[in-house]
Amino acid sequence: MLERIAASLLNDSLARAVGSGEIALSDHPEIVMERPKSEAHGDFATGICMTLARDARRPPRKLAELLIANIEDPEQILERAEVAGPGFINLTFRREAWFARLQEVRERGATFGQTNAGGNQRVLLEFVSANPTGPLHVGHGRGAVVGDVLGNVLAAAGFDVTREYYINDIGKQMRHLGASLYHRYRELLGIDEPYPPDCYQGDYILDIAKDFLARHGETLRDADYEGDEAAGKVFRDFIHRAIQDDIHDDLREFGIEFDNWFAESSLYDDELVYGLLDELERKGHIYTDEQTGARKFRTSGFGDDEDRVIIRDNGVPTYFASDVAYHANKFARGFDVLIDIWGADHHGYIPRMRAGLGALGHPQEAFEVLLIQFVNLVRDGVPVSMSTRKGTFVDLRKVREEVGKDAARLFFIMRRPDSQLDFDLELAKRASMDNPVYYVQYGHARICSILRKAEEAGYAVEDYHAEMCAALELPEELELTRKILAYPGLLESCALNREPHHIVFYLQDLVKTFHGYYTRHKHTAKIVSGDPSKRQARLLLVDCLRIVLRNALALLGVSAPERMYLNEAEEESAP
RNA sequence: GGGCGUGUAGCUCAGUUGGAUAGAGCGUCGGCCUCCGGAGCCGAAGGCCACAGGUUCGAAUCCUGUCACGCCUACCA
Repeated sequence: MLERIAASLLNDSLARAVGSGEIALSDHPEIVMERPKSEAHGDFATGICMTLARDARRPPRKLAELLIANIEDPEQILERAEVAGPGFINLTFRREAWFARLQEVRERGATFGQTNAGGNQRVLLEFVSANPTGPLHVGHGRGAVVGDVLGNVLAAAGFDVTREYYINDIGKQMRHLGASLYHRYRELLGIDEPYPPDCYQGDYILDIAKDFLARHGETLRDADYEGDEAAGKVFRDFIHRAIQDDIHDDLREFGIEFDNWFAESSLYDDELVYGLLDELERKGHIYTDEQTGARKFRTSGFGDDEDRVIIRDNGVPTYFASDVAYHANKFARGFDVLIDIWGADHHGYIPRMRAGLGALGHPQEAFEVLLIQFVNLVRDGVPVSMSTRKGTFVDLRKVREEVGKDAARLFFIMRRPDSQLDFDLELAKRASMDNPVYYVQYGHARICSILRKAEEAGYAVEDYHAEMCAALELPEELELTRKILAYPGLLESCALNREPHHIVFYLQDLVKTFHGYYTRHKHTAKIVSGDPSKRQARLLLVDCLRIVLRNALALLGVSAPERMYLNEAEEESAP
């Protein structure tokens, strides 16, 4: 907010200087302010004068002086406006301008941080979408958390978000899955025959087979899985349902819910795939590959490296056909932006998907893909094998149960999605500085503890009033206030850039500033001070801090405990 | 071979879209508890931003090339 005021002060000034002929420009740029790294450079700064120097035929510092001279600030909201270095303009607001905004934080409470930067654009966020052939592994977990948090961040920034999970429930893998259950079932019935190598190997198949046996007894003992379509369907439906339910529960326990579970099979039920193929035929985008007899989609005309097979030589549409039909359907449902979260190993599919959508006349830039790099599980610095002998991955559920939901979520979201993540299980469990979960949560608990203490003494948090500004005389108090008020802008940038990981860094920095403030002054400047105006001002400040911490943690899906104790003895002695 | 990604402190990683003296945590070393929660705080050391060119007022950031590592390169699902 103050950032916008700073920008408009200078934009107005520039317009005035151009209007009066003091500055001549061929192009009239919009001045955007940035937050300087160093406090010595004021609250907001711009290097616009260096950029304008050539066009205006004036030295940057001279331009800066002219701009500053033309600033109109009748309310005297500015403390300082100065030229620095090669021609930067540094603006510093009066302390009142900052502290008075704490009232806004207090009033907005849980909605503080929300903006309408997204303009209610409708976003379809598709994530996880793991094949329903087994339990989720840690790689899925990372994608799940990134997607979930990004969804929260987008929603907070004014996007209209729908979360969707795409289920690949047709094709050869479903046949293999049913066959896997069939063979494990027969094993349980004592039939001695080899387990086919192309069936799924994991132990979970056996567990499902036991449930199947309990449900159906021996009635399907001699069913012909390959030959009897109806019997085969019983096996396929059963195992598919079991695995899908498990994934659903796993995600829900991880705090992740979807608005929609979209089945690939529904694309066929609703004739969407054949509708797509007809449309592509009509538009002349499909031709027959003379060498193989397959039908190809001319994606190379829309940025893809080569054309892609869309109907196999046996007449069955490829997976790519489903995918294009599915994404075209997303647009048909009225979404403005499609964001997919994929494993990085699928990056090669981006050009063909984008080409496919482009061929249908959809804006290609409206389709975005976030790539999630692999997770390396580590235990005390030693790599944990991601795949066991049988080729299965480490289950997400096991990791979640070992380190806890909060730590797991924070670890998955704390790195840039497209860089590999080392996930140290021992580190995630440890209650130490390595583990930002504890650090941040502890900050929140500490603040709540202070507020409780104040409340017990009969002191409530009060609205902002002018005397508070004079009372907040410590440099950390202004620093904390500035950081609190930076939160909406941070969210906006996280949303627009699709980079939710910044929230974790923000939280760590904010909490660190608070811990420093608290520890340095605990003997000399208590928050619950004997001086009424200082006490009121500081209580308002830490209450705003509490609000921001709680709001940000909520976006991450990490709990914000009001009390944390080292051990049970301490807990019992606590009030 | 081609494509995508990564390369920043001993380790794990940020770096606000091209800004001022490149940051954080861990680890190492040295300090701080007459407690509103020490699960905390303060300080120090630690850098040729992989390498070489280029673009410009200005580059970790953009362009080109080289090197190293990872992934992809199906009528599979």
